Amino acid sequence: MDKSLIPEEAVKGLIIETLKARNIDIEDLEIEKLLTIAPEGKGDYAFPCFKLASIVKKKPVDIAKDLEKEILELRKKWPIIRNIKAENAYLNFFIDWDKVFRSVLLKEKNLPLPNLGDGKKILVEYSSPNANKPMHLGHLRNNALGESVSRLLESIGYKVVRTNLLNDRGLSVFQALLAYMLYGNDTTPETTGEKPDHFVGRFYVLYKEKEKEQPELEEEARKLLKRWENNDPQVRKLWERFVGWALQGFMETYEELGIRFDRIDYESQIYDKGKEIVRRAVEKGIFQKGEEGEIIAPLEKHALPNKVVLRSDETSLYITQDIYLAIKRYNEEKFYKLIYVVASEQDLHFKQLFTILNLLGHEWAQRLEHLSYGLVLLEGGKMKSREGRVVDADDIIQEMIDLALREINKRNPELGEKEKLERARKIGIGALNFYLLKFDPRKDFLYKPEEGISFEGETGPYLQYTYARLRSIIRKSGIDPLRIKINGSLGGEEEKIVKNLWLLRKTIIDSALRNDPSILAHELIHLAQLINNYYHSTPILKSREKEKRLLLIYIASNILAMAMKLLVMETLEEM
RNA sequence: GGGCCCGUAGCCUAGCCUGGAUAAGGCGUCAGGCUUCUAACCUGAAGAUCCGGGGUUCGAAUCCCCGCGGGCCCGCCA
Repeated sequence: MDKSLIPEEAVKGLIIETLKARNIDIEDLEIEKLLTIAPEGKGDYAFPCFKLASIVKKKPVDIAKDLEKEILELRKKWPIIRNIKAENAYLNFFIDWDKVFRSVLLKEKNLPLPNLGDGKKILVEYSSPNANKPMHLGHLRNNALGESVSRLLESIGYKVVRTNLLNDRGLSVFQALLAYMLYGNDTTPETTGEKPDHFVGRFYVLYKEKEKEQPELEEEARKLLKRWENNDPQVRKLWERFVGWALQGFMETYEELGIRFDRIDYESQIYDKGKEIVRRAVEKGIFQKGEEGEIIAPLEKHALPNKVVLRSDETSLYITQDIYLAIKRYNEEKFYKLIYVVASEQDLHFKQLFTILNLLGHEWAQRLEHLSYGLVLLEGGKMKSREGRVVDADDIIQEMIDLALREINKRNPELGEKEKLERARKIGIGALNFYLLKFDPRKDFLYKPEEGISFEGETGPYLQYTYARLRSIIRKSGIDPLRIKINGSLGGEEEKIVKNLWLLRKTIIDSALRNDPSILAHELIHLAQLINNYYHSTPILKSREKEKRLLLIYIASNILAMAMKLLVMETLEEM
């Protein structure tokens, strides 16, 4: 795309040229950093002159005033810059948004995003449930984050491999399996009609209950695990079926949420594999043997606590497996980046893992990232599945859909059942995912079940409603927006919308590069507020400027839909 | 004992990375708006010791230090 048509590029170019004419030496990158959004009413972009003060040795206010004349002269080369005004220590730039609308948005019928990724491959590991029980609320936050970050990265040109690490081999899996063997009576999810992961989870809960009266069951479960490790065909066969149910159940939930994985790594296939790597590292002197024969990665030089990477009985630890898996993934995928979406309680673990991989000499270890997110808390503290203090993921999803259905029945009781359900699903899940994404990922959040998740205010349905209203107006016009030929220019409010549509571009880039969908979530609310205000105060169908306005809201609706998709939300034509 | 994260109106949050022009939204409260493109909406009002104290700076919600409060973690759990 022609760079002179991109507002930020034009402003930057103009500043550079002006400064060059004055022999002021400042790096291009520095200018880009300094450039900010001007406050309401003062312009569009603002360039603060404080930094220049130390170079030119004048007061910032005077510099701004000084540069104003010159910059106005040079402006002609950048026709999308309408005006420049010096105010206080700022140079405020006014953009011709009408021109941006015509020459950029109108061509694409959407917001053009830059191809920053250039097809580079990024693995995003997320969700990663345990196969002994259904997912809970924490997984829903994880799923939403992982999927949204994946979509954001794709939107700016990266190739994303959505990766799930299934823990299908921990002791708890065998505890559930043991309960099934003892009390299952050959039932299956099909015979009981349960969702398969819930069927599995029920036996895990049953095990925990029985264990209280029969502590010897724990030893039984360990024996079962041992038999599995020794490839006992009977156990293996049963286990495969059992874990398959769990996975099948997860897949149903993923489908409901609109997510799918490109790659699944199974712990059962790798849990034992890291030992050779550890042994070689000991030979090279990277790792050391401890007093009991355990292997330690010395990390104190890197300001981290040392980490045991192999037990004294030579069995693997979680970190052993993670070291192996990272290397395996790199060898297979040659990824540019690997992003682990894992809760903040594992911050230290990942710091240690990344440092260890660095010590092992893998240059790509520097491009490993941990998207650490805060815990989902319930009143009274952390969720603990062992204590039954969890909110089941499928329950929440269903609850959201039911709430949406109730609203639909209030508003549109005449709709067919199928249509109602379809809308309820989109709205319920949209509300849920938006809620999970709108907070800074780092922050813990307290979930209050009795308050539920709202459909009003800063919510997913608010965005969906805005979209539906726009689509409804377009539908009622009977005009195909693609056939409209624009004449006349946009008004002030309309230019403001174009401006904010355009600013979404940088927001999406920031969200993607910072692994933080909440940035986009907030900006999208702001945009929807402007749009709602616009169609409330401005008649469209009854206006002489109908066609121009239709075109604007058509493009706005496309951009809204695109952005909502990045937040794992679907759109509705009617609400 | 040590490390990491968080602390902004009654409540939930944005802004902090990269210091700069009146601290921005939502919920709730109060006052308005459906014979006019869908009221899951819109307009207006009230509501803030930016946890406390120092420091750096022309300038601090933002950077640094010391406290206080909350969460998470710390060599053979995952």
